[in-house]
Amino acid sequence: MHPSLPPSAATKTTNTPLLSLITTHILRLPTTSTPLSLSQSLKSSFPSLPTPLPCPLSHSILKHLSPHPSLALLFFHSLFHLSSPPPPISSETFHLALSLTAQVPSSPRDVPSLLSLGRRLGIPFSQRTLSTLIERHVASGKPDKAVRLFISVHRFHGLHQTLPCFNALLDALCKARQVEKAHSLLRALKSRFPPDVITYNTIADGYCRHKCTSKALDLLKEMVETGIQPTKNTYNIILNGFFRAGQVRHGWEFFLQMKKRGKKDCNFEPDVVTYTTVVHGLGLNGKLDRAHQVFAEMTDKGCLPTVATYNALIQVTCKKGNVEDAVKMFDEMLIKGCEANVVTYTVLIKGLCHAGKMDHAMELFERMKQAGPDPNVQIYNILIRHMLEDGEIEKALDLFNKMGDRGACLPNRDSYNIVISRMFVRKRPEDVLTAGKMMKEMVGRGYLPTRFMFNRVLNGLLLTGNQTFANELLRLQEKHKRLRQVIRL
DNA sequence: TTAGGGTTAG
Repeated sequence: MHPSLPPSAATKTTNTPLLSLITTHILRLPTTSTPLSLSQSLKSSFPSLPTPLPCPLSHSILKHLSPHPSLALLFFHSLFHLSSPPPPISSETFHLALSLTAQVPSSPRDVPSLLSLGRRLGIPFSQRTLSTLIERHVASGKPDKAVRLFISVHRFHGLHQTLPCFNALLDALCKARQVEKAHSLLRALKSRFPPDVITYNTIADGYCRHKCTSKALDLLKEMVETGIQPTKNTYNIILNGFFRAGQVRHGWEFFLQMKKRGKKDCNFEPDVVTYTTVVHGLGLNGKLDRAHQVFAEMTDKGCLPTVATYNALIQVTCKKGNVEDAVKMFDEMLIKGCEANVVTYTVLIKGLCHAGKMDHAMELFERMKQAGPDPNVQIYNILIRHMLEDGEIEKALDLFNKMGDRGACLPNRDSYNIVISRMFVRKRPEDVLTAGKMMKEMVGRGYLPTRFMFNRVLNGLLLTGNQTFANELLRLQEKHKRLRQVIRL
């Protein structure tokens, strides 16, 4: 049995009915499913499912499930049980699966076995494979592994490193707050990979994210001395660096200079990214009026705001001004034909919740479900958190339970933490039981609670006479090796 | 399939 589609889902163009039905089905499977059992369950629930599954459909399903890597991979591996011979797997789908595999370190189907599967599928180890692995290694806190892979990739995979790939490695390191490591790597490998403007911009941006604008400026100087001309990106990176570091005056003067010199040299001419940076930077630093002036100025000059510009303005208005004004801007952007995206809804819903206007936030949420982008897990988390803070526990639990209903929006680790930690404020035995059930579910889905949270739930269950359930959680703890490691830390 | 602006978070 599978759930029927709510009518609103059918009106969305992004969700084809089959895609929505299949992802919903997968999201509701028991956490003990295997690739084989998943394929059998799909076959029996969808007897008319085309076999082999068409490439674009399997890719869309995988992409939809990607916020839940374990489940997504379960689906990917089930493809090999669904039909014989196995379905065609595109390079794109393969690399998505590879990226997901690298996100689930405890996955028994780890990266090397996926790489050999790739070879069997005729997908060679390419620059893309290298970038995917580098990005995932760095994102999962293993920067040294990424560097080692880059250095030894020719020896082990017969692939020559290119400057774009070197730049991608540096970028991944910078985004993972390893800018110093990136900079020393650049110094060490300078002769092998002569840096270009992108290399310098990447590291400069890394320093700016760290609020080290002076180091970014030093790098800019070094770059010019080496004979590499800065681009517009370079200036926008530095400009953003000033605002991020709270150097509003420097940022403002830099912006004025860009406008002045831009009359002669178009490399300095502010573009929509420049204006968005200034609007956001001024607003966050409490200069809301000036942010609005700059916004007006850009339109006067014929520079059209994008959805990011409106998002910046809406966010700073929510944070430093009046939510009602932010709502007006939201309406204005829609009238001007600029489509709101998931970021727009996130900042505005958050702003409304923060101002205590829960009803209005829910209205916007409903509107989003009907006519906007699919709500993501962060939006659910914001709404649930505020409902719980308002003491609307039943409402919050109701929304939480609806999360898996349509499309891939299962609760993530944050969602569980938000709800479980609030199950102790009313001091009701049934709340403790709910917390226990949620913790069981979260562990089954591959999210590890902190030791503090685990013990809190365990003690709660013991104190309310749920000895059996407490024992079950302890057995679960034994079963999950990684969970055990975390809890004993 | 290399770099810049907008989100999630107390």
